[in-house]
Amino acid sequence: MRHWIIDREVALLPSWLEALPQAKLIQRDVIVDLPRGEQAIYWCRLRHGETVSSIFPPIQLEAGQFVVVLADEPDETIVTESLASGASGCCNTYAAPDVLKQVALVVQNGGLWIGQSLLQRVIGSAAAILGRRPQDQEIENWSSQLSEREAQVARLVAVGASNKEVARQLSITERTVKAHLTAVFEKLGLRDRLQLSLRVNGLST
Amino acid sequence: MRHWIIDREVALLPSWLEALPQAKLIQRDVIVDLPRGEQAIYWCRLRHGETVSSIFPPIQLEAGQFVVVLADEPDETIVTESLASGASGCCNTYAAPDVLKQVALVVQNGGLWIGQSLLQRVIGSAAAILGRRPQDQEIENWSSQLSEREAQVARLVAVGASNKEVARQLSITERTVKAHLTAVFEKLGLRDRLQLSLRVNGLST
DNA sequence: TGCGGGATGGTACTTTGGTGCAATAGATTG
DNA sequence: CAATCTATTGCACCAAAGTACCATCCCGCA
Repeated sequence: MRHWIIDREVALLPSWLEALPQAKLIQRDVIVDLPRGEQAIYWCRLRHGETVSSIFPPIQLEAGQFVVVLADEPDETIVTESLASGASGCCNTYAAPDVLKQVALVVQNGGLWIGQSLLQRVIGSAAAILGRRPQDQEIENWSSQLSEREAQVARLVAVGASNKEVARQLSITERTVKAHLTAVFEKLGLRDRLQLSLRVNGLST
Repeated sequence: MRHWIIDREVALLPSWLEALPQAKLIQRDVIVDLPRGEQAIYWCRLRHGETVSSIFPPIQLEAGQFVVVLADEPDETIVTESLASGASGCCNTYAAPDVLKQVALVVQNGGLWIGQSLLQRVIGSAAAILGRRPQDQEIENWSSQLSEREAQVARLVAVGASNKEVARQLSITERTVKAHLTAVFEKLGLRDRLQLSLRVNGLST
């Protein structure tokens, strides 16, 4: 999976380099075409005042190619615009390296990444229709009981990563991943990674 | 897990008996209280013209006790009413035994059961907001590629059931469950049961 | 009537997931 | 400072998941 960072100016943030060491920069204003022929994620930076449509015209992506919008000031409008344009996700430009790694993993597996807080607002209406308690307790709840590291592991497992993959992502041993998972299962009263996934994704109590 | 069927008349359907052989009947018009002290699912039948609120006043349920509405003529209103009243699900009175078994499994694990087609309508607006292709291709797609038996296994696995549990539910060997799963993974291009769960639950491509 | 696919399952095997016990190290806190 | 918590990892072990190969039975269809 190759990573391209597309920015109006030549300015790679340290967090990007840490998360995606092998990423290459494409410096341009408006995207007219993209490198082809291989699996890739195109990280498109959206600076203050820029709109998705202004820098990101409709482009045909090949299978295994995905676009993620890095917004300096993310909001609901940008999220919906991004998705409508065919992007696989939208997150904060200044997100931590670990978050960016998670985004990459989710996206390259065909998922959508919208970010917890943004997602809450976007699907708020659906939650209301379903008559469920608000997302604040529902979705956030699980992570509040965990340490930061445990939550990171839980998130990765929840989107389908194997222990080996989680270990590589977080630069730790597979044994450590297992240790964290055991702690997570214990704290949340779960049986295995599948139930964890359902819990994290809001599909069970 | 004990099963109580609550109906205005004394008329157990054959499909109920097949799905829940040990179920007991409670014959009454309006529910005023429920047997206490053990884990149970209360299946409340809603006949033509009856509304949820008319037979199902607000009742405090204990932990491990769940209510499922069996609607003769299910629609969106009944679904939302049921959930608002604290029920864990709503399905067709005349659903097949296998479906009822699945409902029981989902519900007793703390899940909500709403049924594919009803769920589609209820969360339709959210899908629109998210700018995704309609649920018809998105969610149904996976099952269309599978045989009926394979789809049953997939559904149970997707809500967190182990191979052993699936085997018991469908009255087959654990070995056969594995055989079906291998076929499912092959047909859908998946790696393991977690990815299957994400696929079935519409959380990945 | 033979062929293919689905459902079922037996034996055996490899891989992955998860636990128990124990150790080290840093950070925090009373 | 001692106690506690978190992160990290090793080693051993067991259980669950998944695969490979094969067999039987049934059913629809050319």
